[in-house]
Amino acid sequence: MSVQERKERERADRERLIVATARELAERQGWDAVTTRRLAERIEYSQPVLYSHFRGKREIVGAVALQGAAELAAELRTAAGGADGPRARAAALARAYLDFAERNPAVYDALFRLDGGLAFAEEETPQPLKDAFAALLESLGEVAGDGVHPGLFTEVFWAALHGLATLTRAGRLPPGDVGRRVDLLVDRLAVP
Amino acid sequence: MSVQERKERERADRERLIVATARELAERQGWDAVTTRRLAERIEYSQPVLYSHFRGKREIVGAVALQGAAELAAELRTAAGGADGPRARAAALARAYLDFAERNPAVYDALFRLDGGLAFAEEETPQPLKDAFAALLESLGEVAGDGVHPGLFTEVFWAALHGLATLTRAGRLPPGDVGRRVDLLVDRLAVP
DNA sequence: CCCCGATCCTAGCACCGCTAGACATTCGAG
DNA sequence: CTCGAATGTCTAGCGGTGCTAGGATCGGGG
Repeated sequence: MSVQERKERERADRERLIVATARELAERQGWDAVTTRRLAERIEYSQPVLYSHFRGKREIVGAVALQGAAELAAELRTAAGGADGPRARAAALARAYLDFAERNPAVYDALFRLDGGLAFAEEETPQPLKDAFAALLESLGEVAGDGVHPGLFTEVFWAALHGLATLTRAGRLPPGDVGRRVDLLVDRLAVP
Repeated sequence: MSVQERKERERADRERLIVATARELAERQGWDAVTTRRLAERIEYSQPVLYSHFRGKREIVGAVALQGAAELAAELRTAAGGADGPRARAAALARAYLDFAERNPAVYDALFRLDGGLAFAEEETPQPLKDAFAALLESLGEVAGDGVHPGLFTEVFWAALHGLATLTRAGRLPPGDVGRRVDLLVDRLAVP
């Protein structure tokens, strides 16, 4: 059954190509530029091929989001691992998070702004998403403070980071001063 | 010149009708359902009439956003005015903000998630937007703490509220617990 | 070797934001 | 009162979107 295996392998390759192409196009020109026609042209197949891999455009967004979640989790853990002490870890985590959002705006949008058809904060939430949240929780739980539920604290801290990331990039907050904002945030939210 | 006055009045009325209809439609069925065709049909005019009032759809979103900004500012001031003490004011403000976002999701999106073609955090920022931020600043400046720039503090606090509002509504945070999250946020961020 | 099923593409649907140009209506000058 | 101009509105259409039905083509198994 080597023939069938080869076909499956080629199919998997093509699926990866679709996701990578969508991601690159989104990162270069924004998600609005990611149309099924353009995407099909880039991978050198016709449109219907996309629909043999994904139900529709939203699922492609979701695939990019999952890929991004894994990377985000890894970067967060790396940043946290290189810092000494709970507060320093929280600060490093915050900076790494905002850095990721700035360097990968399209992936960040796929994760947290667009609808990729993924379940969040539920039983069926895909593993990479759970893991990214877990990466936050690992470091932030240490600075939640006594009597404060670590999960709740992480949610609030995360929301603050998300707000900073989105408002800054949407031009709602003046650029610059990012460092001072995150310093203030960590200084106040994290328990000494 | 009474005739001309009447025409101008009717024109202004129609413009208000467009904005109100767009807002209602967006609030009922989401901004995706607000198409120029549907909007034109609802106001019982043809599509090109919309373009004699607004440059395009984005400007209609912007008009809804400005309307919403004025309402948000008013609600924030009302909430803050009914609380005693700086911390209580900050807490009331936070609750009012999240309440507004929950009760007017489409307006909130027009303000802070969609592109309405409005300038933010700049010289040319429309007055209602500046005023809404000022309403935040009035109450939050009191709890910024010594040596902390009130504007910077307000930006961070606002970002946290925005994060909570958007992540909750997008299903990224489990519903419920909103009260506990905002309690934690105010408790930590606001200086005693 | 030939047939048949899997695979892929062409062509098209209904909808989108937006606009050119025809049409009607109203206004103001003579 | 008449008639041309200006104003206002609509019909029709352009190029784009996500998505899909149905026919052509290709390659492996009998």
